[in-house]
Amino acid sequence: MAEPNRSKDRLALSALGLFAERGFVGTSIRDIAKATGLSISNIYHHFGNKEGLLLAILKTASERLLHELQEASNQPGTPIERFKRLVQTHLQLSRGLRKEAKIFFLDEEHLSPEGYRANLKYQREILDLYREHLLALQEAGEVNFKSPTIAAFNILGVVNWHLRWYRPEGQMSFEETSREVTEFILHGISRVREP
Amino acid sequence: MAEPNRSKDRLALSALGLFAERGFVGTSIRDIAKATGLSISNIYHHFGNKEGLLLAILKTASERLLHELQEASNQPGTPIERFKRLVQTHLQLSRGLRKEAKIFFLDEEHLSPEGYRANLKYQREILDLYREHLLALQEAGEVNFKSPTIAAFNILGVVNWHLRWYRPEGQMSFEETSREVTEFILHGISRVREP
DNA sequence: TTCTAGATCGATCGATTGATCTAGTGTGAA
DNA sequence: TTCACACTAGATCAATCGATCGATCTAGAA
Repeated sequence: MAEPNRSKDRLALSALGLFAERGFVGTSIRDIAKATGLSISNIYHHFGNKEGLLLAILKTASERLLHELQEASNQPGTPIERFKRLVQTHLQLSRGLRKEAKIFFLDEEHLSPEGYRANLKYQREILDLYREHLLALQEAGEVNFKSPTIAAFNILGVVNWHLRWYRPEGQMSFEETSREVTEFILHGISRVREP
Repeated sequence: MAEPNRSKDRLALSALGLFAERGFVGTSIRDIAKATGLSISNIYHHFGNKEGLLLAILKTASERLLHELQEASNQPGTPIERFKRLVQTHLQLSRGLRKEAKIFFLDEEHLSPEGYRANLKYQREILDLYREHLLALQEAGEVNFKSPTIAAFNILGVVNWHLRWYRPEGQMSFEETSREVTEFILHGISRVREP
């Protein structure tokens, strides 16, 4: 084996692009095979079945996202500084994981029960990371929200929605939108002081 | 014709449930026909093709949502009162349009170019409604955001995400989560006054 | 050199897909 | 009564689906 896992990686990469573009159900295994120049059989050999290919993609992306978010937010600083770093890193990473995120949110209903559970687990880990930070902020006082869970959902909504509407080819730069989105979130969880 | 549009409505209703559950591509016209007890031909007679059925569902729901949001937010009050009413009505309506909203966001990539454009138009109308209110708030002063457009996207992210994570069978009541979500949004756009 | 495991191939399977065609119904206007 | 038309059913179409098959190739162990 001169190039270990070469075919496997090529298949996963092609599938990522096609799934993101046409959806899981909208992409056939023949499309994927044709895009790589390989035969259909390779998909079954390397991933078991079509869903195995999807799950492999989601697993890789999810683990990378969670790991990098943990690393970025675990650096020293005040709770608010660490939280801000978490949000900004999340926005930044999502930008690079556009396709993976699209698959993540769009194709979950086409998964088997086991696949769905695995997918849900990844989402819950991100949610829990936010909850921990929000709990720390709550204990430090000066926050608006009552429920860290709802606040975490709200933040994920804003961050993930940014992934949906932001277009690099548009007028606004990523830095500009990222700053504005972060501000919105920080104000969203902060107590407004009456003058 | 004893029951005008009876079959048409039944088809649309069955399709709504199936599309929301299994997705557009994951639902066959045979599934829809079987669910209504009618034959496949009815779908083609009433809606032209499978996509026509989907577009009819989206059109009805979108027009109703936009109309009710405009009505609710056009009632008298201060800019902030009217905006708050907009958000709360949106949350309330989304609750009743769960299935339609799911289809709306999940199946847009399976549409033809014309269908995609129509879908995009509906989304833009909602966005513009928010932008108008945010612009009024900006002119009235005391807001945090620089860009009403980004602020509108952020709000839509939070509202639409609520649709995704809220489960009626869960511990938190709709009123509870709705209040918390509205608070988050109002703080998100408000200027924080330094003490 | 022989044996084995993994990788890859092309052919093919039965099932299902969206769509079309033909052949009727029933109803209301002329 | 006749005619036109909206509506419906059922058979059928070509295309495509995910999956599996046996065969072949290659690299390294024994």
